[in-house]
Amino acid sequence: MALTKIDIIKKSIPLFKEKGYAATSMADIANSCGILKGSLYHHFSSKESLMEDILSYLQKYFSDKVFAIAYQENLAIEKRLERLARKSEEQFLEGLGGCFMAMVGTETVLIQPKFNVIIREFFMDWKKAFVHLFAFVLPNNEAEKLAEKAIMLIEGSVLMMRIHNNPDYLTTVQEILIEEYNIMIKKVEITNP
Amino acid sequence: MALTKIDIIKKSIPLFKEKGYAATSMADIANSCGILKGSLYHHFSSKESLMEDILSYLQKYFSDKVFAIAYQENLAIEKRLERLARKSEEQFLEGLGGCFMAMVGTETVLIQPKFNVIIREFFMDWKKAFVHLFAFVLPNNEAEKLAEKAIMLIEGSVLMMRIHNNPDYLTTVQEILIEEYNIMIKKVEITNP
Amino acid sequence: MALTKIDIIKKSIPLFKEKGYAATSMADIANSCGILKGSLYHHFSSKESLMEDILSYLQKYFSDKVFAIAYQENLAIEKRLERLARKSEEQFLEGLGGCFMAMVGTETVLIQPKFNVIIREFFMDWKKAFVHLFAFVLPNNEAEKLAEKAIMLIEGSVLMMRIHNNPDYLTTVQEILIEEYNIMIKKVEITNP
Amino acid sequence: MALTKIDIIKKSIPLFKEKGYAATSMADIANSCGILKGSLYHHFSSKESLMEDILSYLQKYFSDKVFAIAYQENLAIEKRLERLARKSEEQFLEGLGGCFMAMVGTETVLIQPKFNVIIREFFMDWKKAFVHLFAFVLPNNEAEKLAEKAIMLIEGSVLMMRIHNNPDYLTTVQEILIEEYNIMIKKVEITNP
DNA sequence: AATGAATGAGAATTCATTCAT
DNA sequence: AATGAATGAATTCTCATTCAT
Repeated sequence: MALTKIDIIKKSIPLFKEKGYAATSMADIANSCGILKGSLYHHFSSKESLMEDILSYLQKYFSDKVFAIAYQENLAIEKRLERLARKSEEQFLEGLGGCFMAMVGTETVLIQPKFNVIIREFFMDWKKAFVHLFAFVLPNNEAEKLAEKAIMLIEGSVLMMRIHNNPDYLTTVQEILIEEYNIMIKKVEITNP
Repeated sequence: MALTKIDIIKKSIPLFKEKGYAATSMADIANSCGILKGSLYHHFSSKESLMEDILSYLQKYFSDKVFAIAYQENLAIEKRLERLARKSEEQFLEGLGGCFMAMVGTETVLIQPKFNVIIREFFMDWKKAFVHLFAFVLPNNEAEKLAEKAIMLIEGSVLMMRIHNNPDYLTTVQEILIEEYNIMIKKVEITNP
Repeated sequence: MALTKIDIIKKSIPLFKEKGYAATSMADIANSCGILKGSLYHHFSSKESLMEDILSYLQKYFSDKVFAIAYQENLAIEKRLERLARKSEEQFLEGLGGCFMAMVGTETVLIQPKFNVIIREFFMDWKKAFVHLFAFVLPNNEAEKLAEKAIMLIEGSVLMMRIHNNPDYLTTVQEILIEEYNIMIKKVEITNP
Repeated sequence: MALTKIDIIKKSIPLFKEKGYAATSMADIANSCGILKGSLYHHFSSKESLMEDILSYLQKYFSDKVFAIAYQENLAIEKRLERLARKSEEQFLEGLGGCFMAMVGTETVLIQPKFNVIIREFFMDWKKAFVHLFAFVLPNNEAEKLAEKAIMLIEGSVLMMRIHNNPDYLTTVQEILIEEYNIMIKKVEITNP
């Protein structure tokens, strides 16, 4: 029954994702949690601190539950990329669709440097995960470049998905990435049998 | 002395680009124009209508001044892509960096359907311009796919640029696109001399 | 072509009658005259002075064109009351219905003493006209009482007409007044043949 | 200490009665309540909704405390009319004088249909109360006509009272009504002893 | 933990009015 | 006479935040 910090964080995410940081009010959040505006301040000292907690929560979630897949040695590497892709897709497709980190990051870079620290960590983790996988089939510097390119492509596709209200942009991009990765793996297997 | 609609539009763009639609106030804009809050309403009936005018202005600007380059028959096609890339880069690098259409679009899809109409037109024009160029070296369906991929990559790079405060993301992506295009052109020239 | 003071006054009357003094803006008036807000100040120094001119115009109109009927010696007295009633009815029925003087008077008594001077003059003229007619058939003090009662009844009926959106309230009251007057005339004729 | 909805409603009534709906600002009201402008919105979602609540409050007040007198079987019918008249007089004399329902109704018929619903209910209740009393001494259709006439006379007298800043208009009209009613009662008693 | 009333600053918008052209 | 740009104050309303209960 008792409403916890995590409950509020989870209820807030779709709201911020819908309208962005500035346009989402504490009243909106309280409303969606079924409590009063003032009661939110029992859990979070400010809107800013609520957002920091949300970002940290999501950063940890992605790090532990999504990007960690890249390092699961019990899984074949091609399986790892696929699962990682599916897991992130889930998050990016939720609601109208959109990447929370990218959205909040874009809106607040200039005003809330604290947010940006966490957001950059998210992107770094993502890149590292991709680099880890791509390094099996490519020299390190090329793996780095491909990782960045993959992230940019996915983020671009998430944007197009949101603006055109069409999830195909994201799913197509992910499939291409997975396919190309599988081709690279096969090539490597042939040359290093 | 006389402040025109266009003057206000031009002064507003960097403000909205900095903080987004919701967080930029009419007072901010008036301030930056050197007039009073209320005087803005002599030119625009509402914040919403100001943003509509800005989006239309930018849409027209890109259509006439940037994407039009793709159709300039006096230019070699490889030159066209390069110039188009440089021209859009200019816009995306201005200020903190960011694509106005993508930012406003992401923030307001759900709330302001009117904005989205113009924003989608912008992306359609961009795609058409790319398709026109890519069709010289690729079959039509592949040209379409590449055009979308290019836009997504560029938008993704603009996002990374904004979040990491580093223009290299964008410039690198653009160079790669140009380079790859030039390679395709050469291949075509060899097979169709 | 040239827009005169009287033109503006005539165009303003229905606007003020619709929404009252405070809620009718100079922009509304300018708009309905086909000119710009600022141009109104060429004709009237302020909204207040415009209203004063309107009230004076109406006061004079009623005095000269409506209440004057009571003194037209070429007309039978019963004809005079009927015509006076019909003429005022015209004004009270216009648009949604309502007595301009009563409406503006009620709304502004406390704030605009200048208005009230003219409005009271209107009611005095009205009363005098009725007294003049009723004095033919009643002793003076009773004529005075009946005049006031008639005005109150008519104003009350105009209010009910406006609130219930039904002109019958006014027309019925007027008919009763005319009828009762005619009965009084006949009685007097019988006793003073 | 705690300021309730009813407190605010009661404090607002004289303000709106003084200047009307449009000219009375939320700041005026907050001021007179000793709170800040914004705090009003904790109790009422808008000026419109505040007015709706005021109108409902008054409608209920008149229905329960004033018009209900007409149905108090423990009172003689002539006493009922007198008390009803005195009770409504109290309200109409308060402040500068004026009938809240008539004033707000006149000013807002065209703009706020919601208000009008409640205002019409007020007038219907009033009429019913009068009809109930008059039906003791008159056939039903005549009782109806007299009820409407009484209301129009009273409203007209309240208007004259306001404009001439003289309560005699109202008190005189009420006395005449009461007197005429008493005469009717006596006539009926004589014929039906 | 939660309420509900209040704060104070600031949001968008309106309005009567002014004035150079 | 009219325009159109601007003013400055006021208006309705929102918001993050506080705090006694």
